[in-house]
Amino acid sequence: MSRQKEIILDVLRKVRTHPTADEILLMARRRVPALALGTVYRNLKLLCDEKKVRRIPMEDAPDRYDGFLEPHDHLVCLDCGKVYDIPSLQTKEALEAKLGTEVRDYEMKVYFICPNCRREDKDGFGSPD
Amino acid sequence: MSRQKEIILDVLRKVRTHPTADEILLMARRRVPALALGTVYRNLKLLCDEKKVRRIPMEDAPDRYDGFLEPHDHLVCLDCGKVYDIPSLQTKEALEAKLGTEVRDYEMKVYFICPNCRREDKDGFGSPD
DNA sequence: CATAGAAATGATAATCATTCCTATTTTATG
DNA sequence: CATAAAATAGGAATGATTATCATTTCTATG
Repeated sequence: MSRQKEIILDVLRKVRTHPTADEILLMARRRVPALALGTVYRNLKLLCDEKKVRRIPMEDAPDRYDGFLEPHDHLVCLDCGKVYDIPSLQTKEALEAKLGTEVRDYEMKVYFICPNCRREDKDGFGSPD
Repeated sequence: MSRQKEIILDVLRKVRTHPTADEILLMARRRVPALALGTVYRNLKLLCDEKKVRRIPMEDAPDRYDGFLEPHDHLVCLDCGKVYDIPSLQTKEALEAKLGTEVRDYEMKVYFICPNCRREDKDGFGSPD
């Protein structure tokens, strides 16, 4: 494993959020200042293939990455885009039983307005960026 | 509703697949030859806002659109990309109960290898494009 | 019917996340 | 140390989707 790949994985494991490739770049550059965005993307893809990292594809925003591997789903705020972990609502086995086919993978995303954004909506002010 | 918007909706309602914007363009052009791709995208967005059409965001391919509105989830072949309808595995109400929050929307996608592609994999040949 | 204002269109340019390319650097190995 | 293989940095390319804008099409009204 190259130095940059190790650092990218380490960054993802230490953080409790679900950062984008750009955010990972910024964090990792504290340790490898010359790190390139392409390298981040390449290694994230490798790490996903090795099942050491999970990609969270976003519908209208850059994808997020997740270093937490226990099965879980995601709750996404439609307002601020923040991603929360929630316990898995299905198992692969249950899906296979219900569908009668082998299942390779599945993806569940629930959308809501997070408490912060709900509060802001009430008084009519958003947060300043 | 403009002529092109009506035709786009009609195309989506008549078809049993889950076409991309490009495919919708081709089908709709049989009736409006000068139709522009931008117009297709603009109207698809409007139709989604009006809840007359559902967008199926795809992870590594152009998004699909669905004119079938009964709640259902999607089963996607990792090989050929074909999208199948499956009965909903959750209800919004069940999710809200489980999560203890208001839920705006949710998205469930299950990945598998469809029977066709499984067969092709066996003999080691894919279909000729 | 004429027509003014509004809304939608077609064509094309712009955006932006992600991937690709390549010359260079790093790493592993005998 | 020499060398081949692998990975990198940096920048260009890709491709789906949006934005822009001049022109066309509706629509309502007198």
